[in-house]
Amino acid sequence: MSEEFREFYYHQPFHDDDQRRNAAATFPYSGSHSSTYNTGTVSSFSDDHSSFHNNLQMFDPSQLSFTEFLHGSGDYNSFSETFSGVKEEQKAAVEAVGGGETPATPNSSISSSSTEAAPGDVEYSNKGKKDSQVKETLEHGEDTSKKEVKGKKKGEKKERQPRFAFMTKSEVDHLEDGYRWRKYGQKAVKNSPYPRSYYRCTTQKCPVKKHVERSFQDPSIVITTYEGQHNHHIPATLRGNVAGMFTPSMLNTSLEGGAGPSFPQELLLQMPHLYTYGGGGGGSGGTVNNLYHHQQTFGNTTNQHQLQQFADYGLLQDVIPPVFPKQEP
DNA sequence: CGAGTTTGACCGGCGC
DNA sequence: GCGCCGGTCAAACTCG
Repeated sequence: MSEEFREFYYHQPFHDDDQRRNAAATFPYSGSHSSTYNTGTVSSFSDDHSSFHNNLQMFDPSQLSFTEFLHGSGDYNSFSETFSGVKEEQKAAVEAVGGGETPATPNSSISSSSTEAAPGDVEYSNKGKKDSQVKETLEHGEDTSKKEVKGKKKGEKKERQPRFAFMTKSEVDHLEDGYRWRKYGQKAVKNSPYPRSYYRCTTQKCPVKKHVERSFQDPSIVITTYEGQHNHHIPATLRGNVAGMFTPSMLNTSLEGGAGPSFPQELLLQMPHLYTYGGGGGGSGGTVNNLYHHQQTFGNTTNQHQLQQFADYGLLQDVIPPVFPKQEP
């Protein structure tokens, strides 16, 4: 376990259903990368982060695996840099992102934010469009939707979707999660030799975006940030290639109407999905050992129930107890 | 030929 | 006001 993870925090054992549901959004994540790599776990936070703030505690490397996450619409870049253990002032900046809700205890210096969360309210703008291009579209009377968007956005503050970030140890940058993504940009990341890639869900009208970058402190770690929530199910074509898909419905029996009012569904809809490595047409089973992380991260009875829940759905039937990498003291 | 990627330009927000 | 930076656009390109 590298030094950087000492800055991580995680949930305490659950005390109520909300916490439990949030943890239910925790998901093992397996990508199309080498199965020898362990993928990470994620602890999820609802937008009601005041509650989870109260349940944060100092990361204990002996208990956690290597992945933690942050949820919110705050400055995830700051968070990722902070998580890379870069600068003290940057850490402070991340603390600030949490607003006044951040407990004063030294054990909870990192927090998330969701100050601008507005699920389901997504707009695309043409702010990046060249002036000449905008002019052209105006002259030709086309692209009215974008015009409207632009006009609408004029004077309106752009609203951010809730974000959900997590770190995954993987060789590949873009982890498969069951959805189809189209890359729409790439930018160099400040203080990092690794670029950040921007992806958008290719399903029509789906507002979800994700950003993927690699930790420059530990290049084996990929930081993925989801923004928005899918308004559709996983593409059927992908379902077919994905064995043992870990779907939201497995955690929350009804996507359409069964969700409680207090959230989890929101994040569940954003969840990447566990699957065994299929490798674009014919792979065999693969990494499921991240479930072990799951267990390790939430080593308490409630999460044992979660594991049992997975098992109930047959997700663990192929799980081979992993040889978990010995963590450094 | 359609879908996805690359890449330079551009925009808005923000700090100074 | 200016410069920096994150985020987005879209033409050009690649790939299957």
